[in-house]
Amino acid sequence: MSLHQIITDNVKKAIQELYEATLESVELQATRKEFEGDITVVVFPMLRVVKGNPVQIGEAVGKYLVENVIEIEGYNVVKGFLNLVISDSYYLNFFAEIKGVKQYGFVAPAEDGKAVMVEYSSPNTNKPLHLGHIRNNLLGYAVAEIIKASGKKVYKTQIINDRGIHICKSMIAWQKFGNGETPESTGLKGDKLVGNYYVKFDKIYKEEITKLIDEGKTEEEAKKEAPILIEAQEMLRKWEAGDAKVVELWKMMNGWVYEGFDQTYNTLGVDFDSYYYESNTYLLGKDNIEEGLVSGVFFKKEDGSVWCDLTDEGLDEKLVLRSDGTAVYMTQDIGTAIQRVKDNPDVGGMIYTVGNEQDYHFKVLFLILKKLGYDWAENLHHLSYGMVDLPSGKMKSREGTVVDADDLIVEMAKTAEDISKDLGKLDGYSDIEKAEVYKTIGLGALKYYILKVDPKKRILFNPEESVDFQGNTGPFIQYTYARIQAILRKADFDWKTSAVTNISLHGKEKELIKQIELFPEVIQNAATELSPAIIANYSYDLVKAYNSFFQNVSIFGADTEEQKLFRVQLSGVVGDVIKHAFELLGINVPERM
RNA sequence: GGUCGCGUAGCUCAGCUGGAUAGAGCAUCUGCCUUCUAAGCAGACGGUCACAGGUUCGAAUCCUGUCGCGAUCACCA
Repeated sequence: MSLHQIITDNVKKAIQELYEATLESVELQATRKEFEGDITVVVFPMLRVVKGNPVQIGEAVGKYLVENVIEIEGYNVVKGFLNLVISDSYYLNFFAEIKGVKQYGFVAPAEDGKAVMVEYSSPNTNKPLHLGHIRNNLLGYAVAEIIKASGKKVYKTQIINDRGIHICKSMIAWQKFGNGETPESTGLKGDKLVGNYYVKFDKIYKEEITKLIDEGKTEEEAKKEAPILIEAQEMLRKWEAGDAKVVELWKMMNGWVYEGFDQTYNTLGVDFDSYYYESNTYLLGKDNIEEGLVSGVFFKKEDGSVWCDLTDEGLDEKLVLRSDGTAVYMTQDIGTAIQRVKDNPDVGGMIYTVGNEQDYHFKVLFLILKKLGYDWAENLHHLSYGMVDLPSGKMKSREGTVVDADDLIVEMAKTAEDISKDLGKLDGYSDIEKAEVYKTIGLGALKYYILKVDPKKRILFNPEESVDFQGNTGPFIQYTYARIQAILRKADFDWKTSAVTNISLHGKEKELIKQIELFPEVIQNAATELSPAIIANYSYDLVKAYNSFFQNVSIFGADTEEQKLFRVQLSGVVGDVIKHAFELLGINVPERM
């Protein structure tokens, strides 16, 4: 039984016995540093059922707890706050229990439990991944890992936008101006090569518009009549008709892009269990619309278009099928969701990692799926996140103001290298080993910088400031882990199995154990909130507590051998927790840095 | 205009289902490297929690309104 549970139960018992009143719940919080004690019971809420002075009630309950609960050693009352002092033996016992646990705080997934499908990344195949995708990927991956750790089976998936006019744009530009260039012939990553032709298209398109306007067309006419756009549209028609040549070109160029994406995913450290391609799913959903019409969820207008009436929910009517019978975005998403559950019947819920500009779309999608009566529709979540802005403003791929994902990762590793060299760390390591550590640190900095912020808030990404390695940053936490590994290397015994029987605890040690105790709860919390930021900020707090311990308490020069052993063990457990917390964020920890 | 989100120190961010004097980092200033990694530690300075009401023993947190910023309201995806 957890300490919180013990205290809660006994406070209820105390109130029952002392005042013959029944408490619904007991409010507990960590005792603030300036007061003596470990856990604080807030007396104020009890006044609803017990009449009297909060200080006197606190005194009475405190006295009862010390007499009846062995874990509680002492108490004091300040205003309406009952501060409890917890015995060292409680912490020692707790510590002894967890120090050998392999993945402390993680819950193994139940065999018969329902799975959660997490979708993230969802790129277009006409351009490389950029900073916005990085936030998406990091969030999606981390949330998937956190949910896994909280005891659910998870499928990671992505839907790839591999068709449509924007794809044809880069295709037509390559066909006209590419001279047969390939990733091999240019040495470029496939996604970069294709992206260049997307930019090329836009350049030509703009030139043609200007020319047409000079010839007397209006801007609107010019935008519609530009020859290269006409050609792209023609190509899309051919693609939809299954034209062999176009399809072949499409397959080849998309193949290049996938190779490029795989590389980026690999360096970023994210993975997927399944892939959905829009070229396969874009016709899905029409049958479901038909069924919805029959069951009365949708209705048909005179022109033949199909709608869903959401005015009861405070929204408006939403189109789900065009008058010509073709699908819209919503149609596809309805069909894809249903298809996914068919493919994986154990899926009991889904999480969509998509930017907050689509909040409305997902609100509607989820409502419609609920109306269609699917039980899993009750567990749909839009993991909505804010945009990533640059100091120069919004990122625009066509204007070249994007921060490329690959470039950014390289840049971060380079910065890690410069700083490490200045500090003279890693002397005596081989160049390959050093490069590995620089990459780990650079990526750690980037990932932590993005994940520590509440997903729904927008991030202002300042490339210079982001490369900070002090304070609340990934490298700071990695550094603490690396230092702990040095301690464990120096201690020449098996810290996990050695037993400590009875010592008295230093204040800093107690602080640390209390921090460690929170970890399982933090994971559960992060899973329900879908917020890796909770794990990130917890890691930081833990490391702060450890560093304070580290500089104020001598580890190898402890007074007794038992104390020395205990302090090494404590360091080891802190290291484990840091490692596990960072695993959930997709951040690696170096053995040395 | 309707809807949704955000607004906390000069800057970047925490703040759990309401609780004690609102917390960190960066920046500025003071100390601490002859013992385990100073990418660190200890401290100082810095706040009208956008504004105004309300709910109550108690509000940064919940409710209402106002202002500011952003997103969204296509037979686009």
